[in-house]
Order: sequence, then C-alpha cells, then structure tokens
Amino acid sequence: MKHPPPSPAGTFLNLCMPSKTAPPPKALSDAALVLIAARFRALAEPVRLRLLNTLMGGERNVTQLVEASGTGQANVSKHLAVLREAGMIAMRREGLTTVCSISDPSVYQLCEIMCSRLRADTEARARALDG
Amino acid sequence: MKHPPPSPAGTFLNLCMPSKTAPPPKALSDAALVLIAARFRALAEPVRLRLLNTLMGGERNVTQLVEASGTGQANVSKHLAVLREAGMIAMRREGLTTVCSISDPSVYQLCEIMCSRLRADTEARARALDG
DNA sequence: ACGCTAAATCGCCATATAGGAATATGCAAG
DNA sequence: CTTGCATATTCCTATATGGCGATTTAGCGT
Repeated sequence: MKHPPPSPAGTFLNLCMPSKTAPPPKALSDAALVLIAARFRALAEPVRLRLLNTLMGGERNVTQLVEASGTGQANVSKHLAVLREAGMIAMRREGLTTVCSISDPSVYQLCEIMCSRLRADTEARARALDG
Repeated sequence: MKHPPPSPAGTFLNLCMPSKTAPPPKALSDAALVLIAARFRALAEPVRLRLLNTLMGGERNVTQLVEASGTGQANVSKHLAVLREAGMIAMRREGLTTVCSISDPSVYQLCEIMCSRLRADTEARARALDG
C-alpha cells in the first residue's frame, strides 16, 4: 500500500527540463493507447479540471465542489464519477456527505506541464505581436 | 458557508505525495481551464496518440502516418489538423508530401507520465488478483 | 495544357457526452 | 417510521466528434 517513492522511471526530475531528449521510440500497443487516451479524456473537460484544481487545496465534499464548480449538482456528480473511474480521485462516505480527494499524484505533474506550456505559448504569441 | 472542518492540508498529502511535490493551490481561471482542457482533449484519442507515438521516431509524411495509423487518409488528415491546432506538431510542405514532426516537447513528458501511471495501476490490479 | 499523386476538405451518419430537471437512494435525527 | 439533507441516478436534448466515401486542392512531371 505504501511505497517509499522509488522515483517511477525518473519522471520527477525531468519535469522542469524541456530539453530535446528523444526517448527510444517504443511503439505502444493499440490497447495501451486506448487506456492512455481514456486517462487524457478524463482531464479534457474544464469542469473536471476545476474540480481537480479545487481538490488540490485539500479534501472537499460534493457540496463544496458544486459551489466551486459553477455548475449543477447532477453534473458534478457525474464528473466526479468519471474522475473516480479514471483513478484520479478517491471518494469516501462520511455520514451524510461524500468526501473527495486526489488519489493520483500524477495529476499534479500533468496539470503543471500543461500550465507551463500554456504560459510559454501565450508568451510566444505576445512576443510575436510586439516584435 | 461551511468550511472544510476536518483536514486542512495534511491528510491526503501524506497518503499520496512523497514530500516535495505540493504546489501552492493556485486557483486557475475558467479561461485557462478551457485552454488546458483543449490541450488534453487533443491527446484524448487513440489514433492521435498513435500518430504522436509514430512521430516520436522522427519526421514522417502523411502517407507514412496513414499506414502506421490503421485508419483512413481523411481521418488522419483531420487528426493531424487537431494536433497542429493544439500546437503539438508542426507540418511543412515538401514537394508533394507534407512532413510532420513533434513541435511540443511536453508531449514526451505527458505520455511518459501516463504510461508510468498505467503500468503502476495495472501492476496494482495484478497484485490484487494474486493476493 | 494534361495526367498523376499527396493531402485537405466536404457531406453524411453514428455515437458519445455535457447539461439540466426530475427522481431515487442513502443516511441521520426526531 | 417519517422527515430532511446530501448524492447518485435516470431521462432527455443539444452538440461535438470520429469514421468513411467522395470531391477538391496542391504540386510535380510530361
């Protein structure tokens, strides 16, 4: 259950270094691609990203997430189900409420990378206008 | 109205994060979330992942990508347009052919992270079956 | 000009999914 | 058991998107 992090494939340290390291082009199976695509799809929705972003501040119950999300309770419930099935969040019943938390640490890395890219692209576009 | 009564910051972090990787929970704007979601959506498709996976081996023209993708030329063309609009690949005309290449190095990181997670989950599920 | 090839685009269909209202379920208090 | 709150689920509609065939566009050689 608990794993003293043996640095899964060295991904942690490579995070902040956008060097042009081309890894050996290992071909992935079709089945693997389907699974990977499913994970990306779970992140391909603004409301779900808002939920994850809120959960980055710590555990929240569903009502709190509904308030933070700007959409209805039914939608949030469905989006949470998607995130849970993708293994990204954990949900536990606590009396009347359901408490949610991020269960997949790679969510942080993925969002961090995307944000960095977004910043870089925006900046590049701004430079293109000025220069 | 209500505040998160139990864990302020520590509980779930102890569960899933080693030590260092907790970024300050910066709230992202709705506009940023839409842009980030769009980038994830570009990766949320097996055929597009196959194209990227192929391009990880170096530049390829569209015909080569069609052969590697297992789907039709029209589809590949549309998928390539999606990846280009997401800023992940570059395309240049070279005589009759169009040569494609990965233009966003974060693609490597993102796929690497997803593959690691996939391996970890699959392994955990296998352990759960064996006991 | 023509034909040929590579790639992009269009039209259509089928499916997936986000959104929302209504309803059902689970749980605790009285 | 009944009431009330917090979530989940169901049903529905609108939209987005993938796949495919057919057509169009683009560039090279003749």
